[in-house]
Amino acid sequence: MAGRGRPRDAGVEQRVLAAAMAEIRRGGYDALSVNRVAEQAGVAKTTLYRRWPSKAELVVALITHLREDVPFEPSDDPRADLTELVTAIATNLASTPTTLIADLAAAAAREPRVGEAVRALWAERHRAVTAVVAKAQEAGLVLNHVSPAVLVDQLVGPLYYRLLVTGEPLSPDYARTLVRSVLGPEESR
Amino acid sequence: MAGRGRPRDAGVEQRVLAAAMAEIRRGGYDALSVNRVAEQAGVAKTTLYRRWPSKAELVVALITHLREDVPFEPSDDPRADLTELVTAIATNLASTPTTLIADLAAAAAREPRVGEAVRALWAERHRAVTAVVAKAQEAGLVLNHVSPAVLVDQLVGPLYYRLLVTGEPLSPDYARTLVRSVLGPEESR
DNA sequence: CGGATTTCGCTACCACAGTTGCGTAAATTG
DNA sequence: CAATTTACGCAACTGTGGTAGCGAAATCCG
Repeated sequence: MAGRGRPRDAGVEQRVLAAAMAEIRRGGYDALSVNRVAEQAGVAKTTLYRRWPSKAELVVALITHLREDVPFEPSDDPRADLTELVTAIATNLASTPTTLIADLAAAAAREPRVGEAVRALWAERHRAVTAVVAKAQEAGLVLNHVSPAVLVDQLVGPLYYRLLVTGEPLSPDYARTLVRSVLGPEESR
Repeated sequence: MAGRGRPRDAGVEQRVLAAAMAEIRRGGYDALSVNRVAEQAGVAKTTLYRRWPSKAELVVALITHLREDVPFEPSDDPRADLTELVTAIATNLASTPTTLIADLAAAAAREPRVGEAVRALWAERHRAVTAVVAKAQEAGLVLNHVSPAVLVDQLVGPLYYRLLVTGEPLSPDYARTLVRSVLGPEESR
C-alpha cells in the first residue's frame, strides 16, 4: 500500500505543527501567519498547502493533535467528581488566553471543519461530565429532574459565558458554586 | 461643540452600513470584503477606515446598530417573566448569524474598548434577568439559594455555550427547560 | 478675508491567504 | 536500465485587510 512516488518527508508534519503551535500560542488564530510558519519550519508554502489545504485545516490538525485526554476515574462520590471536573475545566479555561479561545470560537463558527474539531475536542469532557451528572441524578443528589444534558450546559456554559461575554473571572470557588447550585447544599452526614 | 474642520458626510455611515449589511447577509463574515463595501457605498476605503478602524469593528457597528431594545415590563409572575426573557434572548441569538456573535466575542477579547461596548450592549438584559431572578428568589420560587448572579449565568450561559461551543440549536423549548431547571417544576394551583 | 482644522478621495504600498506553473528530487514499476 | 509517479522548492500571481502620503474640499474662528 506504500505510495508509488517519492515518499513524504516525515519531518515536515512535525516541524510545521511545532512552528504553528508556537505561532498560535502568542497571537491566536488571526496572528498565525502561514508564511511565517512555512518559513520557520523550513518548508515551502506549497508543500504546506499540499498537506493542509487551508489555514483552518492546519488549525484543525493542531487542535486534534493537541487533545490530551485527561484521565479521569469516577469515584463513588458524584459531588466530588463533579466538583473536580468543573473545576478542572474552569482552571483550564482560565489558564488559556481569552483571545485564543475567542478566536477559536470565531474560527469554529466561520469554518465548519474547525467547528467539528473544536466540538470533538470538548466532546470527551462533555461526556464525562454527563456521565457523572446522570449518576448523581440516579443517586437522588440533584435538586430537579431535567435531562442531564441541560444540567451539563448549566455547569459548563456559565464558564464560557463569563469568559467570553461578561469578562468576569473564573475562580475555582465559582466552579464549586455552580455545582452547589445544581446539586443543592452539601448535606451534613 | 460642532467640530472645527470639515463636517463628516452624514450619508457615508448610512451607505456603508447598508452595503455592509447587504454583503454580510449573503456570504457571512469572510465574504464581506471591505473593498467591495467601500466601492458599493461610493466611499474611499481610507474614509471607511477612518470611521471603523477594522473590519471587526465595522461588524460590531452593524450589530449594535441592529439591536432593538425589547421593552420589558415585569409582571407579578416571576416564572412567566423569566421564561419570556430567556426565550427572547434565545430567539434573538438564534436569529443572528453565529459568526457575528463569535466575532463580536473575539473582538471583545482582543480590544478592551470593544469589550466595554459589547458588555454594555448586554448589560441591560443582564440586569433585567437579574432583577427577575432576585424577585423569584424572594418569593421562594427558586430551588436553591445561591447568588442571583450565578443563577443568571446558568440561565443565559448555556445559550452561548450551545451557540458557540456545542453548536446545538436554541429552541424556545430549550429556554423553558432552563427556567424549569432553576425554578423547579411548575406547581399545580 | 485669510488661516487652522478636519474630512475626503486618490494612488501607492505592505503583509497575508491561497493558487499556479515549472524544474527537480526520490521513490516504485516494468 | 528507463518510465512513471509523487513530493518538494521556487517564483510569480490574485485578491484581501489595512496603512501612509498627498492634494483638495468644507467648515469654523479671528
